[in-house]
Amino acid sequence: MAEIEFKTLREQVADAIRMKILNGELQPGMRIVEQDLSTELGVSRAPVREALRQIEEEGLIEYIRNVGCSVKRIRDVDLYEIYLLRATYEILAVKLSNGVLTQETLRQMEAAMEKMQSLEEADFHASISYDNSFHEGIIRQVGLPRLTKAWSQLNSGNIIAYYTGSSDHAAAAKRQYPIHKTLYDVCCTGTMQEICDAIMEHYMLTTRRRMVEQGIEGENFQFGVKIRL
Amino acid sequence: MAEIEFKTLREQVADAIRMKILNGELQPGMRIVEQDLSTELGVSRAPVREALRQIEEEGLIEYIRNVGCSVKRIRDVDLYEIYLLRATYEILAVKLSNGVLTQETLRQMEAAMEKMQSLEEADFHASISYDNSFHEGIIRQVGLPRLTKAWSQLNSGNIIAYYTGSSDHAAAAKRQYPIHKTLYDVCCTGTMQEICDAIMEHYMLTTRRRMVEQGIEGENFQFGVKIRL
DNA sequence: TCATTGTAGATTGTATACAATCTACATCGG
DNA sequence: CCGATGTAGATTGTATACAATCTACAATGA
Repeated sequence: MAEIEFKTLREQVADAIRMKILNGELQPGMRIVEQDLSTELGVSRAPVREALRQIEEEGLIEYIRNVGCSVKRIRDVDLYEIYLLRATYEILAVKLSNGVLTQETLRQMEAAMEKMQSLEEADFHASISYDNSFHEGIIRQVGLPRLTKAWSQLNSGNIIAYYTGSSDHAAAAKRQYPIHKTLYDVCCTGTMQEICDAIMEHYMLTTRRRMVEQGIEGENFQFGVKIRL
Repeated sequence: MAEIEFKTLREQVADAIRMKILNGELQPGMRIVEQDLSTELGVSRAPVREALRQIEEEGLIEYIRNVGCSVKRIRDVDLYEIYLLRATYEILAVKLSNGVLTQETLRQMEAAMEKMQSLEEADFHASISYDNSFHEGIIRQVGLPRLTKAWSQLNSGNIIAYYTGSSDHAAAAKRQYPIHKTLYDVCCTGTMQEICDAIMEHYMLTTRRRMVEQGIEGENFQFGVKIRL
């Protein structure tokens, strides 16, 4: 019998707020008033406050005492940092695995890629979800809870970055499959170092493309081999 | 005029709880009851709850819904993970700095070392504080907020690990200076790769010693060169 | 005119009260 | 004797009410 997953109001409210940010209903820089949220969602302020504090920890919103909170703006430097850290975590995971991905991990990657292929439209939620699933395998494989948590905490920021950064979501969705196929192939056949380099390359290419889209040259950032871990 | 730092009750309560855990007043595995804390500290349950949730995020305590929360136990594998991640963050920082530590960073290290030298007794708080100060410089130097935050979040766990793991605090305090002096010298004169290796060595030696103290061989963990980043 | 100060409204911070849920133990039935 | 079930107490989850603080703007005076 499948476990029924009860969620506290706090968790449900947190999900709702994340969804609002994702939908663009709450845009970067926008103020969030606890009372407004609680009346809208039909709950009291207590669970709303707790949910907001949790989301603050995730880095999506920002509190100023006695003033209120607002949705954080994600800038180019944030995108760079998020992807740099994600790459670092995944490279660490590869090293800890001696460069060997388990069959289960590879299958998870394949499943994610398959879904990416059928991703014709700019289905934003799905695109992010498949991307996460693809990368999560290697982290989960290592089984270190703090590593997993640290990696997961970047998800929220990744979502906002994805949403606010790119203008052409359809094109981004189209790119998902080939980009990940390249990385997957290296994971199957490459040496440990090759896999690690491919991971960093994967993230830094995306970062660089996003910056070019926004007309930023990004000369101030260090890409690729220089920060080969 | 120096800014007066006001703290909300939530922050003050959080500090108090951390201190209780550090003092050993709240020992690993022990139950924490919100009402007890609030009466003892003379505040209502609201700020206590928020403080506990924050500390839960830091990984010091654990909540079970409708049951309560308890102080997390730190095991050998936790210690390994904490130090592995700290090393990873610091190595990333070194790479991002092209292996060059600023004068300010080096001075911060020197200041911390000087204090370590005068650390005759097993002054536990001070020992941790100086250690943090020594290592923080290189992280702060890079100026990436998420990296800084991720590194900081390991502090709490580090403290508990330090406290509960070692039996002979005086000996541990005595070791602080020579261990860090070795690392400092490499930071001054070594190449980027040498510094990175020294950092990993620094943490892994401590991890291994702790495990030997506890009679654990730690064959299941990977040390040093194997996970050279 | 411009800086300062005071006041009103809004919003968060905190306290209190009640509801839902879990744990432990006693009771009951086989 | 052992397992199932129900009940009481304790604890967290949630709602509501009040206090403290901040922002914005108007009023005041030089």
